[in-house]
Formats: sequence, structure tokens, C-alpha cells
Amino acid sequence: MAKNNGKMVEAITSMDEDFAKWYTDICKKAELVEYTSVKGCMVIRPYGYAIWENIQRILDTMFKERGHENVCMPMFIPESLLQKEKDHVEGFAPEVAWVTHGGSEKLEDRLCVRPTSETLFCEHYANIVHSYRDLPKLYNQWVSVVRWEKTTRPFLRSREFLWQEGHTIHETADEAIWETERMLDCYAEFCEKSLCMPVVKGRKTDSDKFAGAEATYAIEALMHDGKALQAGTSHYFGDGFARAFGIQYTSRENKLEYPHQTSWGVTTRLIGAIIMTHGDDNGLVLPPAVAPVQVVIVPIAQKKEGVLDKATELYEKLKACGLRVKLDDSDNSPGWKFAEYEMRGVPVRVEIGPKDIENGQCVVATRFNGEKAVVSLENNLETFKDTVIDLIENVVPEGMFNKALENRKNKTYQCKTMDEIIKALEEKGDGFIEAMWCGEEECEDKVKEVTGVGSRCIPNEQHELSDVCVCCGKPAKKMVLWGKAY
RNA sequence: CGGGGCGUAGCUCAGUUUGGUAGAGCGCUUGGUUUGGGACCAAGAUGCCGCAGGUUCAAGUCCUGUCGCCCCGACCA
Repeated sequence: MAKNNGKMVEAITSMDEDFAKWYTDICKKAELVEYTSVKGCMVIRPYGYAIWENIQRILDTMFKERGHENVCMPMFIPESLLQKEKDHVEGFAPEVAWVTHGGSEKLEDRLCVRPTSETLFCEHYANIVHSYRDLPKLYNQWVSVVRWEKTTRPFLRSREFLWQEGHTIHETADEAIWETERMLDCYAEFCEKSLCMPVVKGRKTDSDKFAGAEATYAIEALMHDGKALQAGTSHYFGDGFARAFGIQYTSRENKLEYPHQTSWGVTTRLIGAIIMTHGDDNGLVLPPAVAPVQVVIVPIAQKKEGVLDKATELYEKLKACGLRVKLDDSDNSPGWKFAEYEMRGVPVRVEIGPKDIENGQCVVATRFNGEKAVVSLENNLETFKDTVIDLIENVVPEGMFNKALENRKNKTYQCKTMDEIIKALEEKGDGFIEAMWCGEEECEDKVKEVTGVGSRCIPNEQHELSDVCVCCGKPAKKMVLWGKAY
């Protein structure tokens, strides 16, 4: 007996009903993660990890094109080392995990499990940087870090998470600032091209910058529910860390100088961003560039003669082009397979059955918009191959990006007064607010207190909405992007 | 760290009010019939009822404690 009157997926909570539950449903049902007995520590399952591996591969290539080298630092930081930079330790101390014993021996200097590795890189740079000839160093590492969060959610906020952290050190401030901006651009390009996720590049306000940084830049994305998510950060440190850790080099003018540093990172949170940017009530929708399976082939009536042979032919054709293809010849019904791969976000599905074979065609369905098209199998499968490649490389990425951009546009509101902010949020729901700001922390706090939205960043791309601060009415310095954040 | 919810089969949950043989649906295994949107029949397997004490002839159920998870806030990638 059919139990689901036309409803394709019975198991997922709908987005409108409960977005948070929809999110965790997808994480579990698409087999991205599983919880463990340690709060905030997730098993990233093969399908979820494969997404991360694709993110890693693409980003790592981009880093290497820009001259970065990978290294690996220890996971432990002695307390004495962590203490060296005042702002840094104050920022991170509340959320570090401590190792206090080695076996049964109590440690003299307890060790923190790295929440981030600035201190380790600084200690190392102090050892290896002596001359301007040693600069720059463009280092990166792919590791996990630990932050003892109170509230945890898969991918968005876990106690241990995977990330990359780039740490660079340069002769001049200009060079370091250039590096900071270049890496922010690198992240934005990756998010927009590979993840099909539009982002706003901007600078964090002073109250929101990284502990120990002179300036923090970020890319901000808007999720489907109208909440903002910081998708990546890039920090300029000036010579503050160098001074705290005693890193000095002899310059071209034979003078002792402090070098200038940067750090930048993205995390497995990006997987959360993908889910909440593109997902729908049928499940995950994956950008082709990072989808573990880009095309799934579903044979219909597969026991009938010739069906599996033809399906295998299609599989081999696509495989030979370097696509990540899966042929599902399991005993599950076609309907089950359709729903399953939609849940898992596979960008393109190919259906092939006896009727198709008779007509020399197949059906190609596109996940993000649900469209189905009949495609010819004539011409030695060339037309078919070209159609699928065009979908994976062009049609789907562009379509997904535009859909996400459209959603962001519909949820971005320009406001001149606090009342307008409150009204916009009430009438249209959560989203980005663009509003002018005088630069005072007092006003920033008040906007958050009164309207509920905090400053996300000061966008690089500015437009003048008004010449006075949305809060105090004094002359405005910058347009700020505000929002409720994850 | 505040507020709320929940711990019983792999999953979703019933059973707790009023103590008395451990349950359902889904999933899983085997065999068969099916296959264009989560198929059907038959036969199976699966439980420290979160954990520790206590009350009782008897505890999934009552009492005390404890641990964990989820959601909403404050903080963070």
C-alpha cells in the first residue's frame, strides 16, 4: 500500500515549518554526519567527508597557485606560549580545552588543544626568520581545532572542526595587507564559482574583529531563512604578534625590523552554508564542483534485457569524461532511487528504461530546479555527453548561483531609520539590512539591542543611502551590513 | 551559562496517569513477484526501557541522584 499520497519525501521536516529541524534532518538523512557520545563532536560520514575533500582539493589548488606551502603544526600549545599576546589569549581563553596530565603525571605547564595556531606559527617564525631574504613565508595547514562551544550544531558550530589556516609573514605592512585582501578575494571566488553561493566581502567592525588582529575581513552569505553566515575570514595583524613573540629580521637597509603577518581560514562550516543556501524540502542540493556524485544513472525495469547494458554504456561514457558518476543497479524501486538521490543532492539524474531505449533517448533531470528533459542517445552518445557536461559545468552552477542571489536580493533591505529596520524585519522576515553608521560602538550595540540585528561587516562595495547614522543621526561614515547571525 | 523538550529495537515512537510476560510502524535478513516518483507477499532476526541508588513480593512505570542529546536565547568559524 502506498503510504505517501504524492508527497515525495516523508521524512524531512519542511523548511517553513522548522528551519533548524529541517537542517539537522538533512545532515542526518543525507548521511553527512552522525552524533557521538561527546557533545559537539561529530562523525563526518563518507558522503559528508567527500564534500569536504572536494572543497579541500579545489582550495588547496588555489592556494598553491598563489604560492602557499602546506605545513603541519602540533595540536598542543603550552599555556606560557598562549599567554604571549594579550588580546589573543583573552579572546580564546574562555573556550580552550586543556590537557593537564600526561599519563598519571601532572604537567608543569598545561597544554591547550589549539583553538587556532597563531602562537605556534609565531614561535616557529621567530626561529626561522632572520633576514629579509627569509621573507615572505606563505604557509597553510589543513588540521582540526578545538573550541569548547556551549551550544553546538553539525558543521555550523562543533567543538572540534576541520579547517585550513593560512599564516603568512611579510617584510612590509603593504605586502601583508595585499595578502589579506588577496585571500579574501580567493575565498569569495571559491564560494561564488565552486559553491554557487553569493557572498558580500567586507571588513569587520572593531568590536567584531579577531582577537589580536589589526583588521579582520570576512565574506558574509545569506542563508535561505534570512540569517547571515560568516563563510570565511582573513586577518591583517600588523606587527603586533611579531612584537609579542620577538620575531625580527634584518632589513635591506641592515636595520632590525618587525615583520607583518596575516592569517585566514575557512572551515567545514562551508558544508553548512551549502546546505542552508541551496537545500529545499526534498533535501540537499549540491553544487556540481563539490558533489561527491555529480550524475546518478537510474535504470528503469533493469531486469529487462538490454537496460543495464545501456545504462552501463552511459555510465562509461560519462566516466571517461572525468565526471563523478554512479550507476544504481540496486533492487530498490525507481521511485525510491529518485527520492534518495534528491535527498542526497546529486545535481543531475539520468533515467533509462525500455521505452527510452526503443526511442533512442533517455531522460535527464536537474536537481536544483526539478526540470526533466528528453535527450537523444544517437550520434554515439555525443549529444548526451555534451548535454550532461553543459549541465554540470554551466547550466547548473549558473542557475544555482542566480537562484541564491535572487533570494539574497529579495531579503536585503535598505533602511534609513531604526523604525525602518524593525518594520522591514517584521514585514519581510529576517534578512540583510543595509544602513548607515557613524562608526561609534555605542550605536552598533544599540542597533543590536533595539532591532535584534548585529553588524556583519562594512561591505567593500559601498553605496550612500543617507548621510547620517541610522541610530544617532550624526554624520555617517560607512554603510554597514546588518543581520541575525549563525 | 539561562529557558524549554527528550532518553524504550537501527529509526520514529506507544506503553509511565492506576507497578504485574517488552510493544507498533518503518528499516534489516531470506525467498519470490515487481520496476517511468519512496512496490507487494511470505518467513525470520533484533532490547542492560540512558546510568546509579532506593521503595516493593514485583519497577520501563514510583522516589532520589546523575549523565547525555536536541531546540530557543547570550558568545563564537
